[in-house]
Amino acid sequence: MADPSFFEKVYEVVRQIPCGRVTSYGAIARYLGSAGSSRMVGWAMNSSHSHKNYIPAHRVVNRNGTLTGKHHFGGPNVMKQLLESEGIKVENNTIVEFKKHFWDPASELKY
DNA sequence: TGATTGACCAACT
DNA sequence: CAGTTGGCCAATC
Repeated sequence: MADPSFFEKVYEVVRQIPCGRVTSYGAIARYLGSAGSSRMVGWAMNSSHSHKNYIPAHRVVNRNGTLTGKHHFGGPNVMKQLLESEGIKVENNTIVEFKKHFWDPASELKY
């Protein structure tokens, strides 16, 4: 709104992630303007369960494509199931062909 | 109110 | 190659 914090910006970006796509914390953080805020993205996800809107945090992974934070979804295989449910293959807690499913906000949302 | 942590990333040693 | 440090913002102790 008038003064959206990083926190809210992260929510907006994550919410706009297309189905069957994934992005990384660093990509969002850099899109917001600071790579250092990547930790803030994780913080936002941690509080996402407290947020009023639903945040597809399962589409957000680290820069390796590893399902970091899967433990926060309520189960170790919940995140994997969600991603597979969208057509994304996950193996060994890592997204298969992460590059193909990678959705960069700095390239898609940058206007 | 100050210090620490947090689902990370990149660079340096 | 692996471990450490710096960085960013917000929330918790």
